[in-house]
Amino acid sequence: MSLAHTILASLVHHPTTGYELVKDFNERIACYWQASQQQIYRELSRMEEQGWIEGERVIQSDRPNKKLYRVTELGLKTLKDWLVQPSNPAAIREELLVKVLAGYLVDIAVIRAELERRRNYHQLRLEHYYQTEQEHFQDLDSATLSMQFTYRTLRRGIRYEADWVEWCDETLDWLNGMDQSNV
Amino acid sequence: MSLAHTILASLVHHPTTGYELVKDFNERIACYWQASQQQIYRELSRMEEQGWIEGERVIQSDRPNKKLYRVTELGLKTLKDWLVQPSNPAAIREELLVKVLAGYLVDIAVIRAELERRRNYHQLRLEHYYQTEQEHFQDLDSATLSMQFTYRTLRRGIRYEADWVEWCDETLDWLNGMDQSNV
DNA sequence: TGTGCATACTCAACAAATTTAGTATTCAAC
DNA sequence: GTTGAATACTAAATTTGTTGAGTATGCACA
Repeated sequence: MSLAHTILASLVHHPTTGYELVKDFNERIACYWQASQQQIYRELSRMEEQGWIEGERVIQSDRPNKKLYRVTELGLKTLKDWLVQPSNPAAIREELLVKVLAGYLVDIAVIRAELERRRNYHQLRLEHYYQTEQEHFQDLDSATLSMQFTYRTLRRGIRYEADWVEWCDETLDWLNGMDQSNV
Repeated sequence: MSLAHTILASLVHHPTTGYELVKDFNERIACYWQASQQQIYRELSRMEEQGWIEGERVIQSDRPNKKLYRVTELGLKTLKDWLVQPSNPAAIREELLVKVLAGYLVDIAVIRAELERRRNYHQLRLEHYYQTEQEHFQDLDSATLSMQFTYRTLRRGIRYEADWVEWCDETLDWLNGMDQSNV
């Protein structure tokens, strides 16, 4: 049920539409929670049914109409009750690592290519996060409490991506070393 | 379908029983793939139906009988075909980060306690991985190729846990700093 | 002799996530 | 005047994952 709580956490400090939420999930929230467009819209419907959020239809002339959601009193209470409960670490299901485990069964070039692809992916995300840091978190001392907490989640994203890049590098180095000894 | 492939990758270098696989998943594989006992047994049945693995009943006198699984030719082909296909990064769904994002809504002590709990969890896992490293990966140069690839996955686990501990520490430091400025 | 523990495995209801395929509106560019 | 892109949202089958409750054997210990 945590997707609902993640949406609450996002909506509570910035009421918005499903469409914008999807973008937020892709850009800002992706470093700790991923959800598809379909999941988000479905969850919003459920949450409205339960009275955690309220949607207000906004008529637009220049674009399709939209529905602006904001958190209700009940929703805020639900979020706070959830916040004080202990939570467990996320389950990891990383295909790349399974492929490395069984990497000895295929041509090394296959694994190398995958590692390079992954390295680039994480490098790109890392750069994106650094840019966000520069743009929105320059002056932390004068930032709101909410912003400071948000920055902590960005730090997690930065560390996570940087760590991946480093692991890819060390693994690629090892692969290259192997190649040398086979020449 | 990647649980099946993870099981294949594990079985292919060491035929074993469902029971042992569950333990392997908890100890060795957990750093990149988590699955429950029920999932593993269900998946083994499906894989046997599909002819990817074969189970042989082993009668035991001192313990309940068991079923020893090993990968078939078809299973090996399935695994290799999967290995050469590109894979995407795992989806992250980390409740703790959502709680940090909305941390400003509750008492700081709540967040601090959660961070400390998480730090301890990752510290423990890290120590467990270091122990595994000492016990099984002392002399890498003379290790089999399979072992060297396995070591690369352990390195990922080590980095991952160490990175989490560091993030928890930096976040706790920040929290403590906040407390000071409020005194 | 009965209590707990490790081994070894099964079933089923339920919840969540993925995949695939849409509808519909407006604007801008060709 | 039609194509493509961005906005804004919907529907549903299928696959995965979670939760909870079982069954059954043999050993050690008290």
